[in-house]
Amino acid sequence: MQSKHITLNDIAKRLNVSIVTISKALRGHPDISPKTTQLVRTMAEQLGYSPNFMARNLSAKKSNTIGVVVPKIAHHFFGSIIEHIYNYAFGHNYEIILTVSQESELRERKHIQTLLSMRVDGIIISIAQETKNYEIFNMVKERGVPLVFMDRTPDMTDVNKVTVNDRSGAFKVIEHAIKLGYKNIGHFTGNVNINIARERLLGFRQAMDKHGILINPHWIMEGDFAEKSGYNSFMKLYREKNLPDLIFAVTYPVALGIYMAANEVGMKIPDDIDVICFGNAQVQDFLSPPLSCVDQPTDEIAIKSLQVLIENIDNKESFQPKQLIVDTNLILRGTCIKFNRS
Amino acid sequence: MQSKHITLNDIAKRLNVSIVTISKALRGHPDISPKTTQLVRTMAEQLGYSPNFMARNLSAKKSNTIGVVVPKIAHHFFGSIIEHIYNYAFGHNYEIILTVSQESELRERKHIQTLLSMRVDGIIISIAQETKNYEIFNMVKERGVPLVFMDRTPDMTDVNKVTVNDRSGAFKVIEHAIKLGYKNIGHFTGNVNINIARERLLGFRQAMDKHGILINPHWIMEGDFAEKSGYNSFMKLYREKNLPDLIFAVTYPVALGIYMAANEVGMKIPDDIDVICFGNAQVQDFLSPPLSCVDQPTDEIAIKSLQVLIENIDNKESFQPKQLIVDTNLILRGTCIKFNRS
DNA sequence: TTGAAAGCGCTAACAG
DNA sequence: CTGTTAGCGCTTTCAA
Repeated sequence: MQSKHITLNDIAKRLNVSIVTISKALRGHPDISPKTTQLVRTMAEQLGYSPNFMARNLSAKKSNTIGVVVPKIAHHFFGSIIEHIYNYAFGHNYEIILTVSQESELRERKHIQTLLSMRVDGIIISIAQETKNYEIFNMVKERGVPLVFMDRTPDMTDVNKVTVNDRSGAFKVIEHAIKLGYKNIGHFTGNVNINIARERLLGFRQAMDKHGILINPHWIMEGDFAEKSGYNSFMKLYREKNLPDLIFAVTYPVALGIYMAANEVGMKIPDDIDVICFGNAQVQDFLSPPLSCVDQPTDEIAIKSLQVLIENIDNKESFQPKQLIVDTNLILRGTCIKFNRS
Repeated sequence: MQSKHITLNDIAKRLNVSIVTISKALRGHPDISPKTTQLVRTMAEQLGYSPNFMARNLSAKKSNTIGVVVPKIAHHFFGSIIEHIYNYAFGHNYEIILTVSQESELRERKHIQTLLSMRVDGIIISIAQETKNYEIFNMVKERGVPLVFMDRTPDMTDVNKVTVNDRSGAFKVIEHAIKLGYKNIGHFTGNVNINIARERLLGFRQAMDKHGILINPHWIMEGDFAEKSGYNSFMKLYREKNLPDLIFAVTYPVALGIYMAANEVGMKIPDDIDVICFGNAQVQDFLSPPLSCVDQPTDEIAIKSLQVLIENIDNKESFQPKQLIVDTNLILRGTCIKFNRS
């Protein structure tokens, strides 16, 4: 059985009018009389007509489609952002083509190629951990396809960026901890190839410096953004009998890894070791103890990214690249709320 | 600045050959001499040619694109499934167009329309809680577009379905609990409009019946699949001072709601009240106590759905609808592992 | 081995 | 108000 899609022509024949009339009527063009329009519409409805997107876009030169590239999807942060993107786009008559790089530079590049092939009107991307080569992004720019970098951005100027104020977020946490009385603070950072890791580390340093606390370099553990990284870093320090009083984790999964490790070696959070992290997820409320964190407003990130992109799309000639920064807030739950060490 | 995409024509002009030659060369058609092919390819590369997907599909009548409709995305179960779908599709040269219904029947219908408009080669769908009207699905069938229902399926015959063995999964949990010594078992079910809720309830009943335990109808709480539902149901029973010893939650979020409520009223899990749920999420390991559950293999669900769909696409004439059922396994962690009531 | 012609389904420009 | 013509970028005959 071949797929049998109804075309304008099918409707036209039934009604004994031209294809153009149908096309116009369906799009509510003022050329067509209300009566004809009505007639056409009911017939289209009856036949179950669905416009051929490919054909339409081929002639219209606009796809009303936005491409999105994210590194991961089954993670609260991105999952939530994506959900907001879909919602906003839906309300603004854009379709979303979502692609997932799985943190691979190669896939990322392929996906961008695909999106260009699909002639999306614009692209929102959060780059993979691996990504070091920015050539492809320049290529997109040269093609004249508007691009917005979201959260994870490359070191490029003259591009649209929507980022979280990672530095000040990290600064806020650490300053809060210091005021509580913490001095021995460690930081499990991520892949420093990525701006967010660098920025959070910087915020950490600044807060420590400001309050004249020396940073113990052994407590700055490099890793990535996943559970395992937190687990491993913790275990390493534990084996060396060299744990700080408080660990600031670069992401929520890293903090989970710490929970797991601490649990395994029988250390109690927050009494034996305290933890706080960057990144919020609903489930943190249900951990024991509930995990405090720096909240990144995913809705704002999503919506701002889309707004900038659409603005850029609607206004290609005169548009100037924008760099937006959204603020974080500290959410205190059951960790990092009291300094209770001897 | 207009988007300036390179076309076959651009390459043709540079090389002083016809468009057709370019088209064939790029696709490795045997018509073209290796020399020309090579020439064309390097030029295409150099110019940064990216084939116009719309144009290609318009003539080719196949889009190599699969549409997916899910109710939610920022939830572990669907997030994980989607990730697997993307991975598998990527390896099989299909693009995925993902849409999210947000549990709304209206959106679901609109998304399906859009996917049809995009002339996707096939659709995988997990229906929304609300969805009662199946007309649209028949429409898809009539259009000759292969369709696979995944996990949340409608009551239709002669369609492709890939589901979890919800009934046996629920049965397994309850039987396990009974063997532990539990008798006072409640079930927080979901929207019974949805097959998975009905099936899990059925499994629950069957296990109870088999072991001759009377079911207390007050302990069967209807709700939906979200945190709040679990919270509310718990609170209701708590206020009535009518809690069972063990609650079997229809989903993992519902169980989270129970955790929250129990916490709030100062009841300890698993000692004062025990919980187990359907659905696994990595984070359950980190709860206190770690939440036991029935694991649904998301990878298998995703891959099987895609396999059935692709088979159906490749084989429209002779294809017979398939109903696949994947099995669950019980994962025991810190709940429902011991009966400790007086 | 190459290319000319026709057409996929639709829209935009122009004419009647 | 309605229709004719041309073309979007590509692929598929079919002829040279």
